[in-house]
Amino acid sequence: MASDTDSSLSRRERERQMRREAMLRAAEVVFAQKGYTHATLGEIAERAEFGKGTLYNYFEGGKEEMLFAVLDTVYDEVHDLVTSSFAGACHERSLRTCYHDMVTRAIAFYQEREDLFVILIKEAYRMCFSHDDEKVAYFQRQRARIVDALLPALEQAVAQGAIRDLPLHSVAHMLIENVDGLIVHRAVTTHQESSSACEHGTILQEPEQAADFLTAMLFDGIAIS
Amino acid sequence: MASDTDSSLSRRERERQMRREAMLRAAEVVFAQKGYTHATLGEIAERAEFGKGTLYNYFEGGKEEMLFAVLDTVYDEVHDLVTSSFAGACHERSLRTCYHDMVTRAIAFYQEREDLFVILIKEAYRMCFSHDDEKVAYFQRQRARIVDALLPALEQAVAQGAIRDLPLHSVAHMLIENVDGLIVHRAVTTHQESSSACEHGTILQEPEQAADFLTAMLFDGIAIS
DNA sequence: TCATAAGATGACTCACAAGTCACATTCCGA
DNA sequence: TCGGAATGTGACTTGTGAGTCATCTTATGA
Repeated sequence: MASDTDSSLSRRERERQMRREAMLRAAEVVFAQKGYTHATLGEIAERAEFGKGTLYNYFEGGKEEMLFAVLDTVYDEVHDLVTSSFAGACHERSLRTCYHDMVTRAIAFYQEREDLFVILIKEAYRMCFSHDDEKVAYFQRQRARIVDALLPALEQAVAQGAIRDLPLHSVAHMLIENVDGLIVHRAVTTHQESSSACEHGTILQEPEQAADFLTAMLFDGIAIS
Repeated sequence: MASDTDSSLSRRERERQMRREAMLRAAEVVFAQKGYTHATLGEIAERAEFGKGTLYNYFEGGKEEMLFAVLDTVYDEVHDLVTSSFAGACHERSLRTCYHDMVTRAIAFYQEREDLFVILIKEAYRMCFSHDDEKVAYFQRQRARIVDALLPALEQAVAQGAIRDLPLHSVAHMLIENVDGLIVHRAVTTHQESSSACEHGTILQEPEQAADFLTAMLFDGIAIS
């Protein structure tokens, strides 16, 4: 994991690092609660128990710089999750098993760190369609990093004759995207329990079953062959 | 289509309707350009060639009421698209053909009405994770309407032994969601042409090929059976 | 102990945009 | 032609929050 206090630093620097991280933790919570646009530096400052001005000593770019710092950590965690799910394996473990594993862990990750994930999803979609090329590029880059982490495993599976010879980048993209989709779907349908048509979707509420379903759909398709 | 001028109205009322629609068209453009949060009523008013105050004579709820009015029309159009793709058919046309058709048309729709779609995607994700239950419910309802439009066709396909007996609500959800996903993916990768790793994804840039790919993935899966 | 640097602070400024309302304009029926 | 109803308008009010900076506090080491 990228951050965590580095012991090769002077006490001064370590303390500064700690304070920076405390601010980011506060920002995480506030961004998740209010959404980026309605989050205020004042509230982040208050939650972090610093003055508003102090935040600017740590994040010159203000709110926006804090957002990207938070997003960096989420993407790092997601990347780690994907990489480790497919790591080393694929000799002993099939691609299918690895994917199933990744989905299960992604759901667990979401449950643990809902706050972070919510920021990611909301802001990613907002920025992807913004007209600020730098931001669009940021998300393309992060997205590509994650999709690319899947490629070696896919290539190997093709070589082993385990999966069809499809355009792998597109396949990788779809595998990832459906995890997002599943999580969003679960989040939306869970959020309000009492709502009307609830019987349905329940299949996807148990993490294990959700992972089964997604894996089956993507590996076997819905058609009877 | 829901709106369009109704001829059973007095001229007065028809004119009012026209003005209302002109305002909504202006709002569409501004929302798409700036995003809901950064769009200002002033700019919408200017574009619609009305005074700011006048908008409040037509939309008491101000900006937010305008947003939902715009979203209603997008969802109506999407719903029509889904319904008509699967309509009547499924005796002569297989589910697979219908779905392929829907994907192709969805891509075309996006190309024609990018503005509308962008608003939908950005705001849907933002609001789904807001803590305003009414808004969450709105999106659940609209989403459900679209997913439900697929169900009869799926049920019939199961009855005919064309597709596996999977939880149909979840299948319907996935079929729809992947169209969204494809469109977002195409949008993001198109947006910036010159970008670095572009060779890849190109398969999905031709609408026909993108529809082929998505249909093949979801119906046949990636595994070799 | 004190001088200096490093860090923290929140009242203030400034820009911006939502929503209001008193007044202007246009329409229409008598 | 006239008067009142309907409609339009944008200057103004009000609220908000980002970012600044003069000032205060604390740490350091000479």
